[in-house]
Amino acid sequence: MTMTILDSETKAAEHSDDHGDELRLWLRLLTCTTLIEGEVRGRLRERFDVTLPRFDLMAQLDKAPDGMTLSDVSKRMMVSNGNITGLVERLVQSGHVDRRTSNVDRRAQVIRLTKSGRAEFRKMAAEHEIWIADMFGDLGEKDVRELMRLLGKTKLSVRKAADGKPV
Amino acid sequence: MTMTILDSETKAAEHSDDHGDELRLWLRLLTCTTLIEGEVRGRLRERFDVTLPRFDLMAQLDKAPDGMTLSDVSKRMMVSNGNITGLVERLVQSGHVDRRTSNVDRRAQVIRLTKSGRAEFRKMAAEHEIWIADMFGDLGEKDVRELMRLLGKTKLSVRKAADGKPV
DNA sequence: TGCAATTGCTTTAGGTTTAAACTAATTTTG
DNA sequence: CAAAATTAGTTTAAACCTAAAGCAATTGCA
Repeated sequence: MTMTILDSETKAAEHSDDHGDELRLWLRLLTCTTLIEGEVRGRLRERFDVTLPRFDLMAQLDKAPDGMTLSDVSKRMMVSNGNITGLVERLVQSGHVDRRTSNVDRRAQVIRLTKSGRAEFRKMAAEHEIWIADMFGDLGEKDVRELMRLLGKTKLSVRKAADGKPV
Repeated sequence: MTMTILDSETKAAEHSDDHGDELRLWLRLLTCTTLIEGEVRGRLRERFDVTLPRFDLMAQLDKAPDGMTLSDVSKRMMVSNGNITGLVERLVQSGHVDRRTSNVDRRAQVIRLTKSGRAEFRKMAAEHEIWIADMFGDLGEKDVRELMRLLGKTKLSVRKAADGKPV
């Protein structure tokens, strides 16, 4: 029947089997992230002699004055828990982070920024924010809003695809 | 004079000193990339027992039938050259990549996919492309186009800021 | 031509990252 | 309550990654 042909053509137009566009989009997304990340990494090292993972972990802790468990950090930063163990260990060594066993759950370690750790982070964060604004400097307010919206949509789409993975 | 006040207010509206929006945008961009990357990494391991860096390197070589030097790869993948040395070494060991010294420049190493390396990559790439399309599945054609455009603009903006860094 | 600068790659040292196996504490459940 | 399942974190092994130093080959230029 003609209907069959029409259907397949319509479908092809709506949802093509050519996935090249999405692949190119992914590569471009990755390029942007890699560029920014590399730039931030380099500046953090030059200006403050600190690594990006250390900065990221301190950023999480700065937002949690009452401390977080390693699991919390692990989820927020989307990295493995074994990774956090080592990272925290080095930050405790350098005096940026305080670590103690939770009172309510003896498995859990609660970590916080030390006073000096917090002070140091705030200085870095202030510059960091300017770097980021500068890198997005050519985007207008409308661009920023629109990117934000589209990336929000992307985030949901990816999570959906990731959850439904075992199909 | 009144003009002064107006100017400063106008400027504030056009280019605010509040850089929070750009920071949030950066974090969202990073989240999207991390989510997709983690998902791809996991699937590559589960389905093909291959790491993401290996896959990425093979993807570069697949696009260059005549081979590339390590420097080419390093630039394309935006990673350090020392990193590539080790990665290539492992891929040569496993028989996926062929490596020989350039005829025209005895410093340079030219690497290519082996026949079996190419065959294996093609299989992985076909699935990979579907995964990516699936993850962006909730975005319409228009969304994809618009994201592509905005990320292109972002890329240029970041490069500009990175080049002008030593100011 | 000759030599300084550059380029291509490797090596080194140290940190980051993952996945998987493991211990210990807590929670769930029959 | 006791066994089973879950959760928090550590450890291990291997790979990845960077920055910096270094070596060898090539290029630029006076």
